Amino acid sequence: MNIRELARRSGVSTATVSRALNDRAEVSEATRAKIRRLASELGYAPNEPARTLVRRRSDTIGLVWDSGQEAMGQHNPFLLGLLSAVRTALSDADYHLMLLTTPGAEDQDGAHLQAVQRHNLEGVIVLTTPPDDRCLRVLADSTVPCAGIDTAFTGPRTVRVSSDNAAGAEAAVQHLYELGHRRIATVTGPLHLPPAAERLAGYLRACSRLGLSVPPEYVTEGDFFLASGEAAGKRLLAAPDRPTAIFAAGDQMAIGAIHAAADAGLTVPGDLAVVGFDDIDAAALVRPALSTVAQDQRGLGVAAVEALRGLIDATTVDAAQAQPRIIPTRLLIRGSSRPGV
Amino acid sequence: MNIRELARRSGVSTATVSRALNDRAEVSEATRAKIRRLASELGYAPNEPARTLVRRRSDTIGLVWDSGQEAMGQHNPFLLGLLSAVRTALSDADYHLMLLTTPGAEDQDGAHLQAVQRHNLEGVIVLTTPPDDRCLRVLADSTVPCAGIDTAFTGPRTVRVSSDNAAGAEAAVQHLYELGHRRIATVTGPLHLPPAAERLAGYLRACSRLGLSVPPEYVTEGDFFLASGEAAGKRLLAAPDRPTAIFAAGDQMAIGAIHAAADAGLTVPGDLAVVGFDDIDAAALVRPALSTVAQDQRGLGVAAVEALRGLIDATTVDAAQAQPRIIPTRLLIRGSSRPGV
DNA sequence: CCGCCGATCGGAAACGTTTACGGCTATCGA
DNA sequence: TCGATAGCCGTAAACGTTTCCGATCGGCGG
Repeated sequence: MNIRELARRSGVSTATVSRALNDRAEVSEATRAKIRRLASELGYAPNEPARTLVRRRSDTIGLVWDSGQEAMGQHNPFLLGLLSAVRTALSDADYHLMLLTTPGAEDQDGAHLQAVQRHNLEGVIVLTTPPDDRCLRVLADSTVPCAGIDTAFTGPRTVRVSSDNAAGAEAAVQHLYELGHRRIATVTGPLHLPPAAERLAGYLRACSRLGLSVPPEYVTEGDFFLASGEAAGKRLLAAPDRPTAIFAAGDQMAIGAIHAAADAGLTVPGDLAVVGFDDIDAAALVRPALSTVAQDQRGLGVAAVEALRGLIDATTVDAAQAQPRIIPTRLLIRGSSRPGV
Repeated sequence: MNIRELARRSGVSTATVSRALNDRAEVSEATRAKIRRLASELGYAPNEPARTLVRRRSDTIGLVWDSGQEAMGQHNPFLLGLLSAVRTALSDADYHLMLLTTPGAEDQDGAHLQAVQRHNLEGVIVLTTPPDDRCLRVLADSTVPCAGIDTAFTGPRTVRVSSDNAAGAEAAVQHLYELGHRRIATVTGPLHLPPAAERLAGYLRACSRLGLSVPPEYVTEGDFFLASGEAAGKRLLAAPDRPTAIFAAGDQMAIGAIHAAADAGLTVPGDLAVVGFDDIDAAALVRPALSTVAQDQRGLGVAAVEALRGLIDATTVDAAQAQPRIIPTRLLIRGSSRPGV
């Protein structure tokens, strides 16, 4: 069942059918209705490849996410949430979604760019991918519109969407301060990653604003994984002026710190309050439940799609679109910081 | 840069270029090499929509996953792992991947089938979607090849890929038996879901094989979430002949049972051993770390792709392909069952 | 020397859609 | 009454590939 067959049965030409189905004005309401009815009766579905071919646009955008961490068996915890958010936001905007696969080492670096050309993709959304991905560099350097969530790469038509990491960290410290804590330490992520650096900056800003002293040993660089948080916690809790609270830049590290406290015979949140970042699934499952700074996955997804549409529609590179979109976070207070919860 | 331009620069016809790039035999090695070189020099990438149009096949398969649980803020824990596995398995088989979006309620039920026709998709992989999805029923009833992972739906060209839930459960009980436990209870998932029913069957089979008695109160139906496991644990541990071990059909419920033990003043695994199912991220983060039956995500993905290819290539519906592919599981022994780990 | 054959290539017709262009009818103002 | 105009529609040319038919050209056996 193609458009010619449908045209024949409707008693009109293919041009009219096309116009009717695409809501063009030059068709009378009567014939439009008849064509519509016949189309759904016959189960006609327009052939997208053919449309793409002649229209030179596919209404499709590509999606890339990190595969580096997967190789280590470690998934970024909220990737799935982002994925869902992006998916629904894109389908709300009437876009189709194609998954791009990061090639193996033997393949060439231009794989993503090639895929964009081959499929006439109109843009790409990149999820939490390390900025040193060479395959991604090629893409970002091209004129393909790109929106990166929780990742930092720059290029001629690129926009970054990210949580307000600094404000989130600041809110966490503020929360601990209001609970009476004055000795607040932090465990950061790898500081070459922008989110980790921003969370540290927020922590430092809050401390300075609140007049808290930050001895150098209160800042430990971790790697976002459990063990680094546990090690940092162990060291911090063994020190003479041990902190009464720890802000960890990732939930896994926060849970590690709680383990360290338990090993040291300390209770949480009584002897040590802990706040994490990200609100991974496990945060609600551990005991005590982990207070944490939750990212607005849906908001991130919607903003990314919106920003990408801006890039696509913009004929000239507007300076206003080049600057990053910052999405607010939300502090979830649970048992690891507030007693009796 | 299209094939005509490339042909002009190579001094051959478009037909020859097409043959060269598609590894057809009727081209001399010399011209093939020249065309190849020129193509990569000029950055030529064939236009997939045009190829799809004329070849009547897109080398693309669709991917559907459940959106029901997401609405509740609950993600299926290993969906992401499956996604990655399917993605790499498909790209290894030189397929492209398109994400299908489950439509909102106002949309029609044929959305998935329509998407398949529109994009010329050659098959669909369905991930952990409830079998009562109407949109999916339409798809399964059509002649579109479908492979469902961890879900059960039947249709004319459908194959199911699933973990060996029964054997996994059996191994868990066996493990507990070997540790000396004789009173082993279980918390199941919703029994109308095949995986939950199969895990219960495996539990029952192991108990009967090992000569363990299963009083009716030892079997509790949960909902895979934390609270149901905690409630079941609380009830079981308050009973006079309380079990010394619990096999939970899901990790969240297993963690809930551990919480119940802690509330009852019991130690894990000393007073109560617990084994879960799925190996979600949190299983390695809680304390004690959760023993669990891990699913082979990569294996599931590879098997699904393989089965789907079989369905696609098969001209006639082969009976051998209709029966489900069962992927073995792996028992991970951690601190919640074995002391001193 | 002739016909045949294999290897290699080109011409041109599809594939299903959109859209520029033009044609027809009816209405309307002058 | 006539030209202009608006509304509606059809014809046909693209879009970039693949592939069916031939065509050409050596080589080779008879």
